[in-house]
Amino acid sequence: MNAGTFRSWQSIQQEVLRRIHAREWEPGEVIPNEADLAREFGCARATVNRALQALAESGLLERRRKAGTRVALHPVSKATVNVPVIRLEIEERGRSYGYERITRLESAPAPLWAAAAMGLAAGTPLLHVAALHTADGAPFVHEDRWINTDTVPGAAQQDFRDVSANEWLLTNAPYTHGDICFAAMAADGEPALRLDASDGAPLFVIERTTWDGARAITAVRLSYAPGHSIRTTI
Amino acid sequence: MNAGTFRSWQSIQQEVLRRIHAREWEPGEVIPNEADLAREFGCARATVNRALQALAESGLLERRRKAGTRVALHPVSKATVNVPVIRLEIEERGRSYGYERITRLESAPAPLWAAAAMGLAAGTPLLHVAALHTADGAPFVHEDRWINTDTVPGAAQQDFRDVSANEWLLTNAPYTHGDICFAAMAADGEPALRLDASDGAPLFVIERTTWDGARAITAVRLSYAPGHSIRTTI
DNA sequence: CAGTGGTCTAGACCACAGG
DNA sequence: CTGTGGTCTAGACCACTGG
Repeated sequence: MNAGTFRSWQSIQQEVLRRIHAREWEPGEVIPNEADLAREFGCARATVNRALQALAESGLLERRRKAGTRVALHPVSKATVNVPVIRLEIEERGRSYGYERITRLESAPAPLWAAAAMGLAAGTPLLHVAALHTADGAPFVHEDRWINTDTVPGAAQQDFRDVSANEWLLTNAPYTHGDICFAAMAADGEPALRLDASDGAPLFVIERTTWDGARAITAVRLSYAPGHSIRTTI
Repeated sequence: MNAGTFRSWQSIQQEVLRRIHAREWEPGEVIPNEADLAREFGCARATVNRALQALAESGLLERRRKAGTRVALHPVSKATVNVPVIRLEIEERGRSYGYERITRLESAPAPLWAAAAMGLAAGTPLLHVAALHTADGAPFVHEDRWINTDTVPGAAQQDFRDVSANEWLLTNAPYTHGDICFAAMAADGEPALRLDASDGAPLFVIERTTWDGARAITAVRLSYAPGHSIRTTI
């Protein structure tokens, strides 16, 4: 009866969503297999497959060979947080971007958090760059960065005075994978000073480490100005 | 020459990654079109398409009809944060889960943040539930939840004494979409008390609103115990 | 063992947007 | 207008895993 009504994988996805939401297919229940759905919808199995794979990726369906496809009992919402270059993050909000390098040390002993994140011994000498990114002149985020020049020799030639390490590394040191950590920390020391935050004020902090295979490229702690939040949809 | 070497879309994805990483295809550069790559790799175009679409979704490639596929100049790292049911979040860490309902009010005026998130007037009467989730007996996260019983009538019958609103709603009030916000806030009032956090301590906070179409289901503020962080990979 | 999803193929048509 | 990606199809084989 539905034959011909659902032609694109998106429309099939919509219909599946409708059935889940209308409780025609209940949480935990096995839904018909791909071949049956394809027949019902009057389309090829590959089209159904595309729709169901997308829903499985979003966590709403769970699929296993032979066991079939079931509606997830506890749909894990997967929030995708975009972490762009800071300059673009600011410009996309229609604010004017500013950058100021604070310090650059050719070789400084890595602090515990950076060393641990990069899998190095604490105190390993690394290239260190501290900088402040501003939006409409106001402090936006403080960048505390540690770079492994063994992995990225080119970084030693950069002074990061005009182009931030954030931006330079992203286009010049492609990474294979990375770790990222979101946390809340009390404002303290130089970041607090630069961000005009009173000592102990809660700051939103992102720590990120990127790798080229098994070799760490860089570790960075981004301390955002008070009140900053990250929004997305699920 | 490569014909026959790359047969699965994953292996093609790997090869494309290798070329990007090895700078054979530089940032901003247009790469060969799908038909050419399919010929080079000795596979069907659909297989190449699958590999390139996956890479585009991850932000490493940018694709436009007619314009072709290019290596992203500023690869936006997309971190996917899984937000599971709190009970599972704790149990997956191998810790024992505990739950305690603190208060339940049939009808309380919505605070500003909740009302704004749900698109209602401040002070709109809503069902309010406050609860504490514990891990190995220690406070883990404080749940401050506001439920729109117009949208979810069934919630009015629940006392949320044994099953948390978090869990009950996820399986009983499927949502079409939601907003989520990560922030850092100073510990204050009841959450601070329940979490054994000193006043003003930085807390990691997640605010989430879920919708059934245009109707708000619930808004929740999750205040995590001091030191909590969210980790993922990119 | 057999049913289910995962994937590949060869070919086709279409939608979009660059030139 | 034309090249490029986006998608659909019908059929096939395979990989995994539940029973």
